Amino acid sequence: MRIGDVAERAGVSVRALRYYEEQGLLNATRSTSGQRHYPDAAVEWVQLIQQLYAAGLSSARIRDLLPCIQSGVSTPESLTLLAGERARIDDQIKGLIEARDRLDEIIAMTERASSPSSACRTYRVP
Amino acid sequence: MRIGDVAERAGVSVRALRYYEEQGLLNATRSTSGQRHYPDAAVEWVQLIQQLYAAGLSSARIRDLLPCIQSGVSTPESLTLLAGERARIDDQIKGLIEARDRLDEIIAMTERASSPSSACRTYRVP
DNA sequence: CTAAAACCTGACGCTGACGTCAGAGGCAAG
DNA sequence: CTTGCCTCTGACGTCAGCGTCAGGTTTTAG
Repeated sequence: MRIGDVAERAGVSVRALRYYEEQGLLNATRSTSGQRHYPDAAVEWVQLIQQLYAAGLSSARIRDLLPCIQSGVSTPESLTLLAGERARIDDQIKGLIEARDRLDEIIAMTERASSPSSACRTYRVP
Repeated sequence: MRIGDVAERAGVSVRALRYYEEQGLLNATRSTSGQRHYPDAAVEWVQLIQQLYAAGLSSARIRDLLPCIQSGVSTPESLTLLAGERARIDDQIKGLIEARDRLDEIIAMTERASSPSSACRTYRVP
């Protein structure tokens, strides 16, 4: 597969794929003229990268976890990294749930537009 | 309270507070010499701002929601905004849960370091 | 054969929530 | 009064994940 196909199937830009390669997250074989060629599995792999990005992992962190994910074998360090990220994501989820509840409160409050129950009602910003 | 106190109690930097003011999210009374003074409620308010930032809202979006939150009354537009952000946060939570499950798979896989079950095991990156 | 479409390598631009530095003024304690 | 900490404004710096443009080669469709 060529880069445009991978980009389309994975739902990312061509630029993004080149960036991933630059960051050492994605490799490609090159044709004699220098064009990148990818195996089918690259699409899934790119989607995993996207998912990890969306979960707040940096390129460097993903790169650190690469040997572990590829080999299927974890060193103590990689397990620490994995556990750390897992915990971070967990905290992030908790924070988001709190924020969502907060928005729900606000929605409920403004829909009723009466009973002064929630906080931050007394502080005015111009 | 002076700006340093608010910063410490809310767990943010002084710079951040000035930035919030710049963005129209936080106001302060000024002493004759120009120093900012905040009511106690500012601490809670700043923490709410932080929470909304962490949930992915931009300064502009928070500013848009300000009148609604302060007045406790929602216009149709603000309700649309609120519902939109709520939905976005919900999606984000779902994505994070998927990512967390993905990490759990990887952890489980590498801990066993045997049974080749998961995807992305065949794609190598240098 | 040729024109369009896709690909290549740089390299600069962008965005948002601050960090950081400079230079100057303000304020309670000893 | 002065020492040391706090605050002020203004302005540039940062960082990551790309977007975008330039200028050139390659592949593909007709």
